[in-house]
Amino acid sequence: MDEEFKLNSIAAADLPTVDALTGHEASSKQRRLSPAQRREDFIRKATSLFAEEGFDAGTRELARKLGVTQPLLYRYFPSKDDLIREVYKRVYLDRWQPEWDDMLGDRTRPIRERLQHFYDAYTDAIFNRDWIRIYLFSGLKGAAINKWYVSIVETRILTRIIEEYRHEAGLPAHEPAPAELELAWLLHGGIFYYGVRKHIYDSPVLEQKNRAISNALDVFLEGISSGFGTAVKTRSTAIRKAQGPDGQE
Amino acid sequence: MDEEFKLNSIAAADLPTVDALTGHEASSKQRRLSPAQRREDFIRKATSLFAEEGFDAGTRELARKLGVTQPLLYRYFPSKDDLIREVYKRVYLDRWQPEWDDMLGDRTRPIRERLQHFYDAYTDAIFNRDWIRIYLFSGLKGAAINKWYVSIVETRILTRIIEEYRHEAGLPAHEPAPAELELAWLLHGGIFYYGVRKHIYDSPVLEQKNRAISNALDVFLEGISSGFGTAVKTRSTAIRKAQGPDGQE
DNA sequence: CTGTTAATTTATCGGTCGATAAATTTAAAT
DNA sequence: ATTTAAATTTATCGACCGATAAATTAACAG
Repeated sequence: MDEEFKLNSIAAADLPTVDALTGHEASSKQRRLSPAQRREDFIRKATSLFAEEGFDAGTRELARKLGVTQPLLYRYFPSKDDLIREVYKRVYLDRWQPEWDDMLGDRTRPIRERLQHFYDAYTDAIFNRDWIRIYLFSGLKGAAINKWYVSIVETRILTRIIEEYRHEAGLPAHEPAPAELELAWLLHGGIFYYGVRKHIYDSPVLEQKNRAISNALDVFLEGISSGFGTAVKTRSTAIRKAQGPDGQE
Repeated sequence: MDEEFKLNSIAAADLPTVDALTGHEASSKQRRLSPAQRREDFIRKATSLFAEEGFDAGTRELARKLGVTQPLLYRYFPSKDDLIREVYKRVYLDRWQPEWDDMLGDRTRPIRERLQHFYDAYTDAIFNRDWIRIYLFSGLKGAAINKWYVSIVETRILTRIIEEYRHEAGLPAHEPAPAELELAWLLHGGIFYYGVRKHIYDSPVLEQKNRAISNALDVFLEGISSGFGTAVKTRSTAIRKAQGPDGQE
């Protein structure tokens, strides 16, 4: 529970290459692999297997996909749960690109351009079957790393978007109000749902992802421009002063 | 695969009451129930169990929650899959309220009011742990009814929203363009994700759901008003004429 | 070529799964 | 009170699960 997570910094760089650690060419007919390479294969195949069938998928099926026997898994991972944790790290931590942070904060470019650039890159990284399915499966399992990631999205992406928007619009800087965060979630969730529809529901989506993002940004930026400093802000502050009588649930 | 689904019309009304079909008061210490009541209990408990643990949850645990033994399940359902199908129907079909169709199309009221009314009611119905989790679990399983439901959302809600918006804005009526549908999905998905964050990720959300919806509608309606007939439409038709060179994936 | 180390396999354990058959018990009808 | 029908339980099957121990075999060092 009190685990700590750390976003990819150089993690992806020090992954062992087939050649690097085995010392010989990666002939496809090797019967035995270096421990590092075998471990890597386990994690990779486990990611795609768990993505397809959920974390209840069997260790025997995983071994079969690797062309090895099931007990071999336990030479590399103490338990199936440990393997799952490694898959989590690979999916959640290693795919985060450090440059994303800079992209949103680069004030030499207009915010519209920054947002488009960021969401193009971000969705390039996470809009694939494996990532989205692992993300949802782990979310449904209540995995700690999932909740952690949601908080990262909020602080590293959504809060940043609000800050940058407020700066560009000439509004005073301050901690994002809950209602502002909620609007940023509306954009982010709406974009994310594009990936869910495409990769989970196998539903037809607007073919060009960048067009969908572009239109989403147009609507969002235009929409908040006529209400961010007035309707939303005054509402949210009014809400904080007196919990509205129309609350529910 | 070629199953047919039908949204709730009177389905919920003819559910047997304890008193109605057993013929005696629902004393809590009954050892045997009428078949209809026992079957109902199985479906209800299965819904909450599968919602929590996924469809891999055991039939023995389900029976234990009902205070009966596991083989009894098979007197009421030929297989576990049949039970799951009943749960699907209960979640997907019975919770749909026929009046939702009217709400969106009631042109005596302004569209802003209709949308708020609809999404307040719609999210009242589906924003609960059981519904959202069953929805996501079945989606990840690739259940046919999930894909069917997505298409229903598109035709009964999103297409309607676009039609009504175009009418209110004095725009000519026509089949929604893919880019228009995508924008409607942005709104819908963004609102839906509020429920996911609250009920799946257990993440803090803006307390007042209706405020979140209201702000979302403000941004959406304001945002599309300055681009629906121009940017989006010309873009989408331009796209159809010549597949843009900047497409990807 | 021989010996040593470790990657991999074989064999197996206890537990749980969905499902079936047969015995039992409850409740209503006569 | 006795009979009858059906709701429920007991017992069990074969398959699969995660995990462990011991035997095997491939790869490398000398």
